[in-house]
Amino acid sequence: MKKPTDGELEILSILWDKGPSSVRDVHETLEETKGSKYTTTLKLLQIMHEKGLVKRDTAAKVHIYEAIITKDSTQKQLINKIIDTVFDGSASQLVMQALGHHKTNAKELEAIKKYLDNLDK
Amino acid sequence: MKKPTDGELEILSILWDKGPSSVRDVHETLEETKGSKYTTTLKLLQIMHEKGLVKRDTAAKVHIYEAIITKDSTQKQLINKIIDTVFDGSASQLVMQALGHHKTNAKELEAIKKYLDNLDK
DNA sequence: ACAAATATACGAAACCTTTCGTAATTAAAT
DNA sequence: ATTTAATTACGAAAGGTTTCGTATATTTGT
Repeated sequence: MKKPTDGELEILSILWDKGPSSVRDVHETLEETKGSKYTTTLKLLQIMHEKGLVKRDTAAKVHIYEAIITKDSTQKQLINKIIDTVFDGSASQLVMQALGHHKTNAKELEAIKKYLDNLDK
Repeated sequence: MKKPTDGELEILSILWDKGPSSVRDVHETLEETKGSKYTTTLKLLQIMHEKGLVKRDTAAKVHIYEAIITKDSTQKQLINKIIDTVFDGSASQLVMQALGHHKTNAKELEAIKKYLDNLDK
């Protein structure tokens, strides 16, 4: 499966967050951050539909779009890609880079440690 | 700074690994994995030079290219991007996803734990 | 019933990335 | 010197993404 484009990712992100949404719903979120026009959002969603990234319900006049590919699988896909290309295939290198840079609070660190301990067993 | 394209990333990866290299050097590595033609690699390097991603030494007939942007900063850039778009801004979510999926061996896990412990202090 | 507002469909332009063929240049070999 | 080989320069095509204007259809309000 090919990696979604940046534009598609932005829309998927909104759909994962808000669940099934109309074009207008998606657009209003997108407008704030990007200032793009309504028909641009519409077109993007239509193309994503053609590609099988989203499904849509056309029963009513206002079509409702919903993500088909999951957030989880997309996360994995993107992570694997960058691990392969810029982290020499090493997940731990990526982990350390992520923790070193992004400020991670104590609570989050604890969660990660707990997670690591459970992985051992 | 705009994110390097996939093709550019492949080349940067080679340059980071091998250091300053001729077009032929880069191409021979690329050829194995992609089967692309020599002039394609050349053109890509020329474009990357225009963009300021690499510098080149044209003193000799054979030009030598070298990465300008660092592996570290590129790693950070890519990680931040996907943390923002598909991990709700949470680095720890990314970490867990990375560890859960990619098979990480015991040695790597130990390294991560040690790293985490040092972060605390 | 009509006008206004809202929605989708669609085509095309603008832009970017990638690919590669051809020409021009330079170096090496004979 | 001349030919052969290797290199760079360059243009253009192919393919993909993103943008948006216009046309068409549908709904809502009066």
